[in-house]
Amino acid sequence: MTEKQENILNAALTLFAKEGYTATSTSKVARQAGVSEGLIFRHFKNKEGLLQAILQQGETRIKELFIPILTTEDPKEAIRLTLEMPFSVTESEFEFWKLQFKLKWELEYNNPEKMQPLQQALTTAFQQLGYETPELEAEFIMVFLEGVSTAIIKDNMSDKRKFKEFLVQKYKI
Amino acid sequence: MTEKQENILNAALTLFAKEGYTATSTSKVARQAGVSEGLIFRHFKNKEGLLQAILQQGETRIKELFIPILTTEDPKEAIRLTLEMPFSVTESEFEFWKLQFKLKWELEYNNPEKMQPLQQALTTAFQQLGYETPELEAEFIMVFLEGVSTAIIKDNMSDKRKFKEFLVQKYKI
DNA sequence: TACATTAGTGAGTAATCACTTACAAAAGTA
DNA sequence: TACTTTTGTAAGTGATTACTCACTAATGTA
Repeated sequence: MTEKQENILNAALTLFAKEGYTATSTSKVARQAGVSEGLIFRHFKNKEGLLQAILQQGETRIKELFIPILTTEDPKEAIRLTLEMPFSVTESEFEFWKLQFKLKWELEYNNPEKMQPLQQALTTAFQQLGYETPELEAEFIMVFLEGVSTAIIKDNMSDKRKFKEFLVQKYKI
Repeated sequence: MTEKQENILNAALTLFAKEGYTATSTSKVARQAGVSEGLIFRHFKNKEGLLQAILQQGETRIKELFIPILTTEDPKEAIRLTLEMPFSVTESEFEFWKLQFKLKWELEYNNPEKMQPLQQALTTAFQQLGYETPELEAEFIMVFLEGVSTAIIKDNMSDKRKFKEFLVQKYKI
């Protein structure tokens, strides 16, 4: 991976996350990255290939985020870690997550199976805690997680710290 | 409003909701509506004007949806109606709601103040029911509502009926 | 009827789109 | 060093973009 190649990926991530995939032209990416437009196609074949390269980079990061939740033995910790996840998105990951949510709506790019392992872990957790309908409890959290993530990315939450505390209290975890 | 004008609005709503605003060209809208491309600009000035005309049509429908929630005296009913709202989106309203969610991510088109009256009504409802932190409870529902709506529009919910019953039971309403 | 306004069309426009090509510079390899 | 491969650029390509213009057809309105 050359320096210019990285510049292209960074510029594309920033622009795609800010303006959207369709609305961002390859010439704009090239200008922002400080390279010729042709270089994008040399390295990534086409615009779609550029997007895939960005997504593949992020795929790894997503899986790493899930590891502690999937490996913990304590069911309460699994639930707490899940609920806290959207609150612990770092500055550097922010653009990638925003892009992820944008693409879900911009392209018909639906892959809920990526979240399936997490939902399964939550189901098991609620089962261990003796809940009557653990599948529905897990689905409830997953659905709620979508809302929380959206609110955080769009900066629509009144007080993140307070809200997070409220959640922990609600689930007594 | 002439017939061709309505055809344009319908075609644009369908295409914007399916392919996105940026990805839909005015020539495509004209073809789908069965009119000349120039007519779009005659009636709506530009592409942006066409979008605004669609959104204004829907604005009225949104406000009507809120009326029963905002006017009921019973706090439990207010909460129940709110939670049931995304489940009762009709076939004809579906496209409009999908567009609404798409635009939230595609354009920097953020208007949470549209939902503010609803959140205020929920806060009052939880207050009347004696909850300790009614503001946070209301915000919880609003955040959750975002997740439910997304799941329904993207058809990511295992069993809508079961999930809805689960919600009603959870809030004892 | 005479005239003004509105509705509608078809063929344009310059700009931008994703992408290609021909070629040069740099880097790796023997 | 001699040669191949990779990296990079500048200047294109045809197609498509949002939008305009000159014009006709239809619809008021007096």
